[in-house]
This record gives sequence, C-alpha cells and structure tokens, in this order.
Amino acid sequence: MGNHNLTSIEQPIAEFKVGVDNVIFSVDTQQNRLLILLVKRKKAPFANFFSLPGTLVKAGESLEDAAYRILSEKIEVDNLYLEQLYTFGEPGRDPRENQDIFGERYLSVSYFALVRYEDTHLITKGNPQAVWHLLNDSPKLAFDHNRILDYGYQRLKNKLEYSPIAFKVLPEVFTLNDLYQFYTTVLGENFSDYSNFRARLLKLGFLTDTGLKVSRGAGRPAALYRFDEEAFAVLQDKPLVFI
Amino acid sequence: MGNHNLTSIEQPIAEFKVGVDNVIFSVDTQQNRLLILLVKRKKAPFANFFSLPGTLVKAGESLEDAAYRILSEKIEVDNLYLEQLYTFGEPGRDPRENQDIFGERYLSVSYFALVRYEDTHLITKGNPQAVWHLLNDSPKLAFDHNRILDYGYQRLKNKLEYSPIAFKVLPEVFTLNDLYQFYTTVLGENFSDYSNFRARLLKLGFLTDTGLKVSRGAGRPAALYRFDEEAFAVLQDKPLVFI
DNA sequence: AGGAGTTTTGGTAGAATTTACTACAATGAC
DNA sequence: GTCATTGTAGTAAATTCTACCAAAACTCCT
Repeated sequence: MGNHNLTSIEQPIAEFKVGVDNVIFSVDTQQNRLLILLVKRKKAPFANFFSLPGTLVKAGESLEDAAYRILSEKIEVDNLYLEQLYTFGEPGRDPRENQDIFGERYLSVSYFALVRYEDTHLITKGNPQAVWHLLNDSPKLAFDHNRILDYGYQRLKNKLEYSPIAFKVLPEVFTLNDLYQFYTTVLGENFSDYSNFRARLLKLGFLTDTGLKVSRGAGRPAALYRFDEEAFAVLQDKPLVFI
Repeated sequence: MGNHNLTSIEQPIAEFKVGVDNVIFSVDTQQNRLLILLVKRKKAPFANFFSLPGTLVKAGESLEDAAYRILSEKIEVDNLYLEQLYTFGEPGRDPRENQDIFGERYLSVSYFALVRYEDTHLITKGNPQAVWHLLNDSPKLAFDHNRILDYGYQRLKNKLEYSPIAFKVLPEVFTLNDLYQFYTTVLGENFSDYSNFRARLLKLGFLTDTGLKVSRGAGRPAALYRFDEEAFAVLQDKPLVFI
C-alpha cells in the first residue's frame, strides 16, 4: 500500500483554491509539427518560466467553463476537442501555499485539448501571451507542469488510437494522406505503413468518399473524404490504429 | 463547443472544500458476485440515502492520502489497487453550497479501488458503517454518486482489459479457472470462452506454473499459477483479453 | 473396484486479420 | 512522350481469433 500519511486525525478541513491548467495540443499539418501552447509567467512564483495556460476557478463557474475560458483568452478557435485529464493536489505542489498564513491549498484540475492549427489565431494582446512550442523541444516549466504535460501527451496518443478526435480538428474534407500525416506526427512513424493504414481505415467504413479530388503538386490527385459520425457510432472503443 | 458560461468576468475567485469519494469494488470469487462498498448517510443532505464512502480533505493531506484514509476507516484490507477517477465540480452539485452564505463550493475528486474480498473485514464500529452491495442491485445514491459509480464501473472494465489489476487482489497462487471466473463476474460471459482465454493468457507468458496442483471436488486437479511481474513488464498496454 | 460424471488441459480446422510487399494509375515537370 | 511523384488496389504469407473437440486426471457413486 505504500507509505501514506494516516496520522492527521486532528487536522482541520482544508480550504482550497482550485486552478485549471490546460494541456493544449495542435498539429501543424503543413510542417508535420506537434505543438503545445505555453505562456511565459510575469509574476512570482516561477517568474519568466513557461507554464501551461491556467486560471483560478471563479464563483459560479464550472471546471469545464474555466477550461474554455482560458482557451478563449489565449486563442481564437472554433474546432477543438477538450476533456478532463487529472487532478493534482499534494500539499506543497504550489509554492504559494507556504506563503499563505492561513494554510490554504492549491489544487490543479488539468484539462487536455486538441485544437485545429490552421485557422486558429493566437491572441496577442493581454498579459501573459501564449505561444506555440514544439513538444519535442519544450522547456522546463513552472510548478509541476512538466508532469502534467507528460500525462497529457500520453492521453493524446491514447485518444488518437481509440477515438476519432482527429476529425474534430482536421478540415471538413481531407485526403487519406492528410490523415496519415496527422497520425504520424503525433504517434511517430512506427505504427503502420501508409498502404495498410489506408486499407484499415477504409475497411472500418466511417470515411465516405466525397467524389472530389485534389492535386497538390506532382502526382496523382487524391480523393477527398469526409468523416461520417453516424457510421462511426457502431464501433465505439474499437482501436482505429495499432501503435 | 457547446454553451459555456463565458460571462463571469467580474466574479471573485471561489473558495472550495474538496471531498474525496471512493468507488470501491470487490469480487466475491466464491459466489461470483461483483460488489460495491456503500455507506448509509445519517445526516442531511440525503439522510438515509446510501452514498459512496467519502471524506473532506484535511490540511496537510494529499488527495490520495484522503482516499486511503476513507478505505482504512471502513475496511481492513491489505491487497488492493487504487487510482484517481475523475473530478466533479459543477456549481450546485452539492446542496450544501446553497445553504452556505459565503458561497463556498464543494469539489469531489473520485478514486477507484479494487480490493481483495476474501480476507477483507468491514469495520463495524463507527458511524456510518459500510456494507457491500451487489453492483447489479445498487440503490439510488446521494448527491451525483450514481454517475460516479457508473464512471467507476467503466474504468474497472477497461482496467481489467488492459492492466493486470486482477493479480493485485487474487491470491498469490491461483488456477486459470479462478482467473476466468474473476473476469466473467466483472465483464459478463461474452468476451471469450474458457479454452481460448486459457490459451491467450498462457501465450502472453506472464503466468508461471508453480508445479503445485489443487483439487476442489470432482474433476482433474488444476495447476496453480503465479503472476510474474517482470515478465509482464514488456507488454505494457497490450490488451489481455477482448471484450 | 469400476464406471459415470466432472473439470482441466491441449489441441485443431477454418475464418479473419495483420504485415510486408508489389503492381498499377494518374498526374506534373521537362 | 518520358520520367519522377503521388495515389490506389491488391496479394501472399504469417499470425491471430473463434468455435469446437478429445484426451487426461481426478472424485463420486454403487
């Protein structure tokens, strides 16, 4: 069972402030880059460190509302997927707890988001501003945010394997190669070759050919497909690809 | 994106009390029953309703510590698996919020636990006491606990499919039939037949034959196996069975 | 003791899927 | 037209899944 503190019998009930921190991913399909949204802190603690975009939950606001509020303060985006990730709350995880004479605690409920990169605009006014970072080249973050980021990346890979979240952020119509590039930039190139990826996805039967074709430079034009939500419904929780 | 409340610009930061609620499962392998631990509430709100065992987090106590504290107040158990489930925090989810003139919020961080049934003892002193309920026959619970319970059951099934949590609560040595019965009482009987279940588990290679045999009534004696953690390590996240 | 019943164990044939690879089609560039 | 490039279709071999079957090793009953 491990070493757990079971001795705090006479401790009072703790008072908490609750923060929401967002792990916001985006896939730049032009350059095959997996990006993460970070903000640079201006104030202590961890001044000048990068951190995940976060906020404290306000009165009357749900956790998910707070998560959407952070998003809308940093970026303009219409197409996204968002879900709760994990709640971090050990005593001492936030240095502000030590400075608070009332012994108040800080809890972090983290959310995971995947947003469309192409028609998303960073909001440049406001303070601090948010910037995209390469996930592979992300810096040491404030608080325990590196841990939250790692947790979020695991969730992203898992979700991509089992859920159709890619279609929330891909354009309305897309080629099978677009889809393959999306998967490879997130998962790495060792999960399937293109030909077998095509065959598998098409056999699953939730991609409908629009009849349209698109030519991008040299080579045969590619068919444009559309995600059919209704056709997907029947295969809930079946893996889409194998890593 | 749905309808989210983005208008609370001038709201103050909320103050929270944080509760931990445990979804505690147990498998009675003698009678093939899937059980859930519930307590009967003595006080308002929801007096005389059953609820998940829960507590408020104390000063200096981590969330996981609180989860273990609840467990140790209700049952004596040495063999268990525990992990965080989900955090519920919409305004108004706890009726106490309305009675509180300071507008304090109540957050519930839920934990999921699977405990060994056989050598677990319910603690009968204390108030309220905890009792095992059949999951299939669980009553209407206090607060939003039915939702948390459903969420926990989904997690249990998922974990059983992908993680070796069964071996945390099975005896040190067990027969393949023991294991099969465990899986069928949790997942239902439609995931695999016994012969194929055996073949699959043995081929995965993390069950080592102890050489011992056990005879339970009529029939050929069964070989006793042991879970080999080291041999399992290589196949992290591969499915163990198919539902 | 011996046969009947029961449970464990180790298969196998056929279907289905995965994997690695090849051939062909349709286009732009020259 | 020819070639490089990208998209598409397919196949053969290996592997896995599924639905069974039969022998082995015991207990129980008469």
